[in-house]
Amino acid sequence: MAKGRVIFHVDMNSFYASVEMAYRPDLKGKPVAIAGDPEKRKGIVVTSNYEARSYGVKTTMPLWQAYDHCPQLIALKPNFPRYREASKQIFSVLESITPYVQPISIDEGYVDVTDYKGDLTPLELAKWIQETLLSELDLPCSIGVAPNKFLAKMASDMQKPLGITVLRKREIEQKLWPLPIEEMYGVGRKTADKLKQIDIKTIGDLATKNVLTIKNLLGVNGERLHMRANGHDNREVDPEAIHDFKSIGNSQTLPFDTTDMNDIQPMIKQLSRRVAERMHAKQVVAENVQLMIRYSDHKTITRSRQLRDFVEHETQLEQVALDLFHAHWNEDPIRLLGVTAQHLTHKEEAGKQLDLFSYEEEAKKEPLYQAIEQIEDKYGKETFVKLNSQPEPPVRTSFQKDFLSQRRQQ
DNA sequence: TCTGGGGTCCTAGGACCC
DNA sequence: TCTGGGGTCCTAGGACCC
Repeated sequence: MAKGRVIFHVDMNSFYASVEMAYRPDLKGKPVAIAGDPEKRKGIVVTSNYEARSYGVKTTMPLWQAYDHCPQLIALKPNFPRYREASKQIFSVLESITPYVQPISIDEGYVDVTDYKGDLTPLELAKWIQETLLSELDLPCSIGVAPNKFLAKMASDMQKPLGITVLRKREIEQKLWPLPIEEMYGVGRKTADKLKQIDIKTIGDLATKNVLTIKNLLGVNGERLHMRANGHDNREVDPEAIHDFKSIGNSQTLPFDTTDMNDIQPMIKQLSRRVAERMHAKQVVAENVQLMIRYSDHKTITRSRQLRDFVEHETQLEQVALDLFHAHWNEDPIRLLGVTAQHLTHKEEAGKQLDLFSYEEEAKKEPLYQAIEQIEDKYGKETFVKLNSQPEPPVRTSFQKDFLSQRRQQ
């Protein structure tokens, strides 16, 4: 039986708007929204404070519509460097308690306080975090306290702003199950629609339904949701998870829909440059490049290419992206373009692999190696084992196996 | 309502190998 | 010979989250 854990989910309240209000106290009490530039067709509300929300302003609402609800709305463009700095301060407060902190995004994270050795109870500790972030940084948060990540996440949502909610296993029937199914983390609109068709309207309906019914409907994700609705989630708080990112991409909506290569090519170049800069900052190289095209009707396609070599420079990314573009563009007007680097490897690691590769390339030229290869090709690769009557086959590193299987494919 | 930009994970079919 | 089954890689798209 695993030891019970105590997990916090710390979720900043209307984060971008709160940071702006911390910088400009004169904004307090007024309706504030952070939104893109309406001149550039990016005018949607990213976050708004609670004053703005009380007028009906919502996230993803076009800005013009937000003004309809609230004419005196103060709309600000996002200042990401400022939010990143605030985020750093927040996480350093959390890390002052324990190293078991997992940032999930710029404004939320998990903390595993199971092994916390201080004098405070978990509830007191949560209060200390909330009070410290508010007094030191002027930033409000909600905290969920629970035996696992899922329950902590659901708990932090239950009281906003400035809430602290404890959700114990024995309380889920009373506190979690009555919630509408669309409020469950991991259930979006599509999944909610499917679940409602089999009469599942609350998290409790999901939890008590036969798991096979759910699995038939939603696959493995259904199984997982069913587990979570019953309060089971054994994912660990992993402080390192933030470092092994899988892709780096940039995309941008054009100022107007276009079919003109004089607009398209510079945009692809610019996106490639930004991606290359971010790759350089993180010291990674990529083996796969993806191009995204969104047409004026919002239909979006992605096309990617797996490469034989690592790429890292703007021109390399641009070349592949342009190739993909020419191969797949249907000549309809384009609204948005995106370039993403995937299958990333740290440069050091890639360097080692390249060294090993050239070593193997050299080895291939050796007469003995060639003779062995020829015999293996002719009689199969087990030949030498049999001939030598060795008790164990020769040990090959996984790299060598990959290398040899690649050779066979060529 | 006419929808930004950053991501992750999962699915599913085809190619190819054993 | 037209035929089983498992596994991996590649590609494209979908769902979801902040």
